[in-house]
Amino acid sequence: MEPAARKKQILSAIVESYIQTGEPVGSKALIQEAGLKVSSATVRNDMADLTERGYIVQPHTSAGRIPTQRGYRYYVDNALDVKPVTAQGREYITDALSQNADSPESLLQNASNLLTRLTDYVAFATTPGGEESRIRKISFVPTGAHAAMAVVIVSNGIIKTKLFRCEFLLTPEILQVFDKALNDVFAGVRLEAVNRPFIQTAAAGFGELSLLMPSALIAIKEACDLARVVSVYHSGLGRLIGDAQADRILEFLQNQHDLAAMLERLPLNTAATIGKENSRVELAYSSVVSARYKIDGSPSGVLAVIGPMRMDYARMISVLNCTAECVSELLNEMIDY
Amino acid sequence: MEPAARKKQILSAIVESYIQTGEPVGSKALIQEAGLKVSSATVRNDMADLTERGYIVQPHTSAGRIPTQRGYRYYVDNALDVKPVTAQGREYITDALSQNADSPESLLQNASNLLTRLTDYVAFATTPGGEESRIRKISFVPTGAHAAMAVVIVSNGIIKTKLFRCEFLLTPEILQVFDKALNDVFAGVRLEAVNRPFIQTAAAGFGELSLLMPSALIAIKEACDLARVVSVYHSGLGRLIGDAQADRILEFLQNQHDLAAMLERLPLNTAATIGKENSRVELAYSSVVSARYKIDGSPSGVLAVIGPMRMDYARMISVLNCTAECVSELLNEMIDY
DNA sequence: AGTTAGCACTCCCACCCTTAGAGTGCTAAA
DNA sequence: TTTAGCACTCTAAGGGTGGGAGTGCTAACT
Repeated sequence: MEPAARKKQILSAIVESYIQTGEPVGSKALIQEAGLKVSSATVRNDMADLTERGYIVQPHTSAGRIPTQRGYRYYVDNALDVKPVTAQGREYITDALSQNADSPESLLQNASNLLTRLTDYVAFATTPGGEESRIRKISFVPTGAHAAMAVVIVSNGIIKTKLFRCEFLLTPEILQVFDKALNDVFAGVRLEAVNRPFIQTAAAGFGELSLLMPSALIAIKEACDLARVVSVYHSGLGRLIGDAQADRILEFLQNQHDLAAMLERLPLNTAATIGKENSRVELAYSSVVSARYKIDGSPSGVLAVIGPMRMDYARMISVLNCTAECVSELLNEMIDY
Repeated sequence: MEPAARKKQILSAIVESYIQTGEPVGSKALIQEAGLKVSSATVRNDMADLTERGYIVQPHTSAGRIPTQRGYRYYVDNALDVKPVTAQGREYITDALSQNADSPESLLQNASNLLTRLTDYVAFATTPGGEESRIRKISFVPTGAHAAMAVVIVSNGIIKTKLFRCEFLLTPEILQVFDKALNDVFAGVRLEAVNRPFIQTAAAGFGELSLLMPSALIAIKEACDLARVVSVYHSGLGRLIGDAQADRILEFLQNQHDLAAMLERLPLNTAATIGKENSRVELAYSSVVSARYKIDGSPSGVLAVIGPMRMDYARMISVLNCTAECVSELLNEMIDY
């Protein structure tokens, strides 16, 4: 065998063995596991070379080698044997996702829980981002004499509600007038377009009617803002314990805003983001495996799993891939009509 | 000084010192801190007695004493100096709670976040329980040709929505019929009463109309169920790290159902539940300080903080008390009309 | 050039032992 | 009932030791 090919084989074997056992891998053990036909000295020479080139390191002089971030990266890019999820597996996933899933939110919560169950790591699911989403319809529900709820229905299936109050008596008739007038203005508008100037221009167009509805307009704007914000559903936080950085990671994960920002920056395809490749220092020694579900064929919200760098990437990728596909199907069914 | 009184003083001093430093307290150190006018030998005798009676223990032979669960209990019941929150403090709390608080849910989320900030422990807030709550009103919002959203407005200020689908075309006219018919039946009914038999009886009363609305009725029932379930808002999970039982506690806290059950069982007044007094084994070495906010004057949802047994009970109790009062005020303002 | 056996070397880890210090319980006297 | 005195116990920290794993290097071999 070519020396170069053997080195690749050795690197893969080190990564795989370390992923499985968590123990540094020595030259002798390696020969057995990889079924190599060379002596341990040869393997040692190769390992020295791989160390020099930054793919593996020794925790200390007389220990075996463990992969570096670069080593994992090489392995994921070149040596990964991703087996697609079986038909039964896929059916199981679809079933689990469908349980009580009557809104995009609950579907995504299911996805997060399911991923934790399947992977034993912390899992996330974000709601579809708002970039391309438009307001489909606005409704009002009276909740009291001076209070009502604005309901904004978005094209991506998300529905957001927001309460508001007024000084004057909110009769059903007034709400009906609101309904008519506001749907004329807002229906079909992109969520992003609903900002302060837009609201003001809209109000100006209503003439004297506009005096009655500032709080309603603000409620609508806020509901649109909420619909654009990606909510994050996570589960399995308990699995983090034991990680050296657990407290910093947990603190980070509690911050919806930072977390959502990080998740949004993940690649559009199914991929592993390893160690310092992550945008957050908190994750410098963790890996994120992520996939996106699609709405109308284009990548939308994120499903992700956070675990140690030492994780079973092949399995993670196939599970996330399949889950994202199933979520896409169910979500599009939910929206289509 | 009476020996008995001195023993009480010694116990309190041990608890306070241990709460502050986390170090076992020895006889000599105790004399200084408590300003006692007796020798260390006397203190040792008293400590031996307190140990025998189960108020304090030695981690090992040659260490000082630390309080037992019983010791903390005595301290909390008899020696606690609870200073009410200052006027500025109260104002700060009210301000923090009011930020973007336009629904009971967001108010309670604020409360949870605030408590974490103020106490540095994991904090919880539950929505008002449904025992005494009644349906105030039901509305329908069309969301698609075959889908709509049922909105159930409850007397405690909670609003729950639930989507549903039908085979036939859901015109606004049909929804209006639903609205009228269903409000006649459901308005004023207690949430608990909305169970399967009730739904069936109701359906029977609608005659041929009932054929159109099974999915709507189920949606209403589910929304009522949701409104009864106490949602739990928590924050500050990161603070748990370092606790020996952290993983088990975290796992438990992720389970909304078990957590809600535990919180509901907490006392109706402001109180500390110490160690094994808790209904969950996971909390055998933690303490829960809890208070309830009031709706219409009667204790309703729970605010709580979980920390180590070694916590500053006096401060926790005053903070929780004040926060619960402020939540009560704001919540009742929110509902009243 | 690439491979191999042999070997000295390094370093970790688990173990034991020692020591200093803190705090105790007991005893006998005040 | 309180106190001084003292022997005793136990922990935590430090240091020394030996075994073991795994290495890198060298020199010989293909």
